[in-house]
Amino acid sequence: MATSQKDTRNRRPTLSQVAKRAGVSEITASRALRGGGLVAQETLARVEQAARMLNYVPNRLAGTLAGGASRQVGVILPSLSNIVFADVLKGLESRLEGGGYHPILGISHYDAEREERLLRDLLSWRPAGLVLAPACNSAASRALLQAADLPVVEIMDIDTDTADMAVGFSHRSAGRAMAHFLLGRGYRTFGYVGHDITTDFRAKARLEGFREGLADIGATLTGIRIMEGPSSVPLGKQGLETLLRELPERPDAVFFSNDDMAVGGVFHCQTVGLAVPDGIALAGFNGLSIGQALPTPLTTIASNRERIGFVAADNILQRLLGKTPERIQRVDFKLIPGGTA
Amino acid sequence: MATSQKDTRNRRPTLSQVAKRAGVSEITASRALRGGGLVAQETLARVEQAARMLNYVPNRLAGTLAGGASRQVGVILPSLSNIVFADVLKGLESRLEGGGYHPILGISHYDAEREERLLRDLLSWRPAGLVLAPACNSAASRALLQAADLPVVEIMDIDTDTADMAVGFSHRSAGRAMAHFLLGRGYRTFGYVGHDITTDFRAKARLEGFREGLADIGATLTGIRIMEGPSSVPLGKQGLETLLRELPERPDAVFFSNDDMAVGGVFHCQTVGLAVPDGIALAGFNGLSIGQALPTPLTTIASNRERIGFVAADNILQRLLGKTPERIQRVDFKLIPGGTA
DNA sequence: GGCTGCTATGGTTGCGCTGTCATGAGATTT
DNA sequence: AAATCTCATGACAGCGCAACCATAGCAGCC
Repeated sequence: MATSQKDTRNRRPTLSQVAKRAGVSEITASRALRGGGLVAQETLARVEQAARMLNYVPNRLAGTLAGGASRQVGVILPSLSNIVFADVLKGLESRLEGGGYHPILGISHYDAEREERLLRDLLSWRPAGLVLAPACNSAASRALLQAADLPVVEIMDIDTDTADMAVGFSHRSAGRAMAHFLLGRGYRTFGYVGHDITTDFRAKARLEGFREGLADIGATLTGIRIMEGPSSVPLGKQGLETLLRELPERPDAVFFSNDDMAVGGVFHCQTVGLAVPDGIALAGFNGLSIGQALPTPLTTIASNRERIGFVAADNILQRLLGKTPERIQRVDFKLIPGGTA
Repeated sequence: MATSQKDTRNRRPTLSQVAKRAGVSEITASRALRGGGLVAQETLARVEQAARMLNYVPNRLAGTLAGGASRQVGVILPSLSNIVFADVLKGLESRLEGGGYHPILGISHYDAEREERLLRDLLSWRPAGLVLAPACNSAASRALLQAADLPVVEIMDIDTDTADMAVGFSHRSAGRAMAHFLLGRGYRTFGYVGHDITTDFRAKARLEGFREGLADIGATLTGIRIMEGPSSVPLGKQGLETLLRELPERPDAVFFSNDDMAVGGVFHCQTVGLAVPDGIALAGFNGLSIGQALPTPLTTIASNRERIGFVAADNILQRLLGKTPERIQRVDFKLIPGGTA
């Protein structure tokens, strides 16, 4: 084992081998390959050729340890089951890649303990920055971040306290906005179908905002149905079915925690022959493409998830260049009227 | 800049500081924190307390460089726009996390050049293993992998040549299977709606298999519509619409490159009042939950993407433990009859 | 009583690279 | 012609940690 490891390592060409082959010192080879200038054209060519011939791949562990800046950015997301975070990750990756950085990923599953462990793990790689969609906010995590002293962007929500930077929008306001919209359309009794709220505190914030928005004119939320598990089309279908079965009276409109849940609701109505929005109005959240492709486009609130990821990564890179982007950057939601409410 | 970096680093507690505080040598502290045994109970406790008090986070760059095994696994996927790869990543992460490993991610965008650069970049972090959904197979990439000499798993398809290990199924066979199923149902003329095929060679393999399957009994593919961009519900809707407009005669059945495309097809039929499957039969691929939640469940081929990711990660970990898993591991597809064909 | 074997600990070295300072050769200035 | 400046290169040290080998103490054994 030990020997095999050693053998493996020995087989990988090092900078020193490249240098020897090019007939220069290590440091010159290093400079040549990093391209900072300050190396003669001819030397540069020799070193590059030597590197190519040896199939040299620099060892960034050593490079970073020796004082270079790490080019990894730690990313902690609560879930990948929700397409929302895949979108965020996509935006993140695209910006990081452009700067020559790579995300190193951890999934917290909305679990505080796991989140803290991930934080430790990722910090142990000495990343240049950190992007997190916090699932919770333990004191220990705060302490770690404080001690680590690197650029940190918290994404998705901007309502909670921010340690360093934040990118996103207020989920509470989004919930309110939908309440006001539905009230404006004349609906007066409301239901809510959501996925697991004990874990997804942003969905919870939306629900609270929705409640507050209704309360503004004294309207009521007559039924709430929280399903277990991550949001999905089948779960929304099942959720609406259950909600309607349980309620003595059908609400005018139902707000869903996510568009895929809402699409499930639409499917349920199709299945039982309930007209939308005349029999019941449905509204979702996130502006997923599936909702907009329905024969009747879904009424929803669009969030720009990919852009949130992109901006978050950009903030990290800005800071690494010595600039100081806005502490809180709004990437706001937008209500899409659609046709289901 | 240079000084600020140095300052930053100096502020982070090192193993030596922990050791000093615990009154032991560095190496003893190291052993204590890594938990290999061989340290007296009382010493262990002292070291652990010292680490806790200093908020010590080990520097794995140094650890790995000094001979420890890296606990990062490079992952290259072609896209995150397709939910399929988010699922794969989810499976990957869950297995890696269980073993104390972390994925470091690159997205190739189905681009050979970018894939090769990513490969270099990820290898420069000296990962313990590599998982790739190859978008292409350049000679240069092969050479890099060969030279790197680490466990590599290629995922999704098992038809192409494998450098080291492979996990997935034959997309060609999947295409064939759907052809045979549809023929068995009595359909005789066929259309195909797909997303960009020049880039997604697995979708292309499915189409080819589908063609071959039809040819087995002399049936024909009367119309093909390839859309630009990643697969999505709106794109499928638009695709079917275009296909039907272009064709002089409506085919009996249409095969889609992906379930979200097929759901778009279903929506199109709903919109124009075309009965499914009596007016036209529709079939998808991947077994996404959205298709199964439709009032009439989609006829499709289910792929177990999360499991593919999980098994791929498991293979890497197995190999790191010195075991030798099967070179080619099948995580097979399964035809789901549904109700749309 | 000398031998082995075991546990707990430490000293030294080196992983591969880059920061810092030093050097030498040639070009430019005064 | 001496002083200065630029450019290209090199020597050396050290990043933080773990592998390797050594040592000391103590029990058990014939």
